[in-house]
Amino acid sequence: MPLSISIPPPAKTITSLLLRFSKTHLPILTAYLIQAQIIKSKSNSDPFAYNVIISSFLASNQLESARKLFEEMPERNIVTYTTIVDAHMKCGLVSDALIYFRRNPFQSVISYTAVINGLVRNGLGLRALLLFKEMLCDGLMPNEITFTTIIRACIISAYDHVYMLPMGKSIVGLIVKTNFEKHVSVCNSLITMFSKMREVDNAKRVFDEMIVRDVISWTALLDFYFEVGDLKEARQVFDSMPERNEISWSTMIARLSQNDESLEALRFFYRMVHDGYKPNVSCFASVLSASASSTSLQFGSNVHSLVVKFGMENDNFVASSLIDMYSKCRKSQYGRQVFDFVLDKNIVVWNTMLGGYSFDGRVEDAEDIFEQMPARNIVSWNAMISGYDLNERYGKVLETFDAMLFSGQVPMGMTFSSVIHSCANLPSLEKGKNLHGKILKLGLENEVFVGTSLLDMYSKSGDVESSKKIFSKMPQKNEVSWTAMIQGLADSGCVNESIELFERMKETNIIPTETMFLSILFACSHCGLLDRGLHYFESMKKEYGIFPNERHYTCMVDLLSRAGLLREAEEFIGRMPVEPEANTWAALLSGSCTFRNEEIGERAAKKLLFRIYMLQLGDGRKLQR
DNA sequence: ATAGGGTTAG
Repeated sequence: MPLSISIPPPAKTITSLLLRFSKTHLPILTAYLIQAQIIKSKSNSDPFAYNVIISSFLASNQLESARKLFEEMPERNIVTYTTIVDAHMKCGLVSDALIYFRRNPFQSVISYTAVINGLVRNGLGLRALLLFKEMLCDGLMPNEITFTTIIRACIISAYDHVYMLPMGKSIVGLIVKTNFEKHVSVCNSLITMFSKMREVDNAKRVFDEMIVRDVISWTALLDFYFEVGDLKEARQVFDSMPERNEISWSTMIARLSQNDESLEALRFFYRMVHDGYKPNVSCFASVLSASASSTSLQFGSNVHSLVVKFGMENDNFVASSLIDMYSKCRKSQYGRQVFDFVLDKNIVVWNTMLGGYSFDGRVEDAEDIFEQMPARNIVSWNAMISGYDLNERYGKVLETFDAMLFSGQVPMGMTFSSVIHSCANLPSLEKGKNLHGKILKLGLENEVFVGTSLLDMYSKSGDVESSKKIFSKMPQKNEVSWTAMIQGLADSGCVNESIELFERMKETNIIPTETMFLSILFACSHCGLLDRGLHYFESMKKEYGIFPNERHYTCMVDLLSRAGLLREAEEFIGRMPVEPEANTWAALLSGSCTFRNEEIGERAAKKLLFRIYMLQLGDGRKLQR
């Protein structure tokens, strides 16, 4: 619809025209500009028409034009201020938004709600709560929208501040006092809040007491059951929901994928497509992540063809999920095809390809990507460094780390853990100590991965005392930290301490792993703790359901042989459900020598030689291929 | 009459 203006129309007509245009979503920015000129030339000071133009500018992402008009307009009203505050918040320009907010002489529930919501969206829950308090002090009554917003503020603050939980409670009190507990959207938000706070009874009670429920209430309940880990109930909710939307499906798929129910996630994804829904970007990301963790190339490439069918292969988010999936399936070359196809690659896509090549063992390709990428951030450097570390190129790790420092990029804890790991394997204690100093300077010593790699490095270079010091100072320890310390002690000959530490660990909520049992059995065999070793070996299966592998069996053979129980050791090998490794026979042979049992020794030696011969044959075949 | 703020997933 062309706009011809020969005679300037009256302001009222302009306004209605503008509104009609903005409703039909026509690209009429120029028209708006002409209108703006007309209004100005007529020296119209009514803010209304200006507000409409500002909104139109914002709808087409013209923040600068909106700002200019805001400053130029002769009069501003409360709507003008709220519009401009909200726009800045949506662009992440928090401090600008706050300046406009403070300039606003006429505050209302809406203007406060807008700024509070903006703060929440930008992750500033605490500041949002402070402004909410200010609003109450100004004597303004919150409404249902304010409450949904402020509940979100409590939720996002609860992640960092434990004391936010009572704040949530007092807001619930205010909601009840002001009779807003009957609003559907307020209840929906409350369900989410209680779910994140693990207040199972309250979350359920809010849902049960609702008189009217919408699809959001049901989706919130669905997510609540996933949040508390009740997958069965979650599925029941999904099946009995009176209505579902795209987000209900997304929730189901994302949550199943997170809970390692990859196949179920894929099933729901196909059901969703079959029911006629168009999966959005995050749906594809979840389902591809499920394909990646089940390393099912079949599923992954089926999803890929749906990506193509829905025309989403050019989306950066989807593309990086695809690249990641192919790399996890050890088909980074297919990931590369996806990569090459993306027209406007963002840094995440580049980093995913880099990490994908590293994971797939293609260091040279990773290097090429690293060289070619238009910009590097901390993730890129970390990916390259950990890629070298993963592929045992320890020298390159140190080289790249220096280049990183030279480029001015500040390393993170993650970076150090790769570099320290390389120092431990080179081994380069001098360099490692140097890095330890840097870590202390940057205040990164309290991170789990940093502490673990440091203690591992010290014990590997023979300084187990330093390892022990670091371990005892670590504020948080995970399974890997315990494994490293137990192993470090065992390998350094501090066998009893290693076993003691293992027992201490069992009192915490950490569950012993295969690797830990290996260290413990190794410790027992080297210390001649026959009964203990047998006890641990039995408890592996009985108490923890871990099936011993050939290396565990070797430790047991070693344990028996060192105790002189050669016949038992040989019988033990005969009962092994897995193929004995060369070391298994070597352990028996060594025991036979110690206790001068020629008969068993000869049999062990024959088996050992045969194993070695087979190994060489295997290697030979590998080399020919 | 027409312009401003919100809830469920990642």
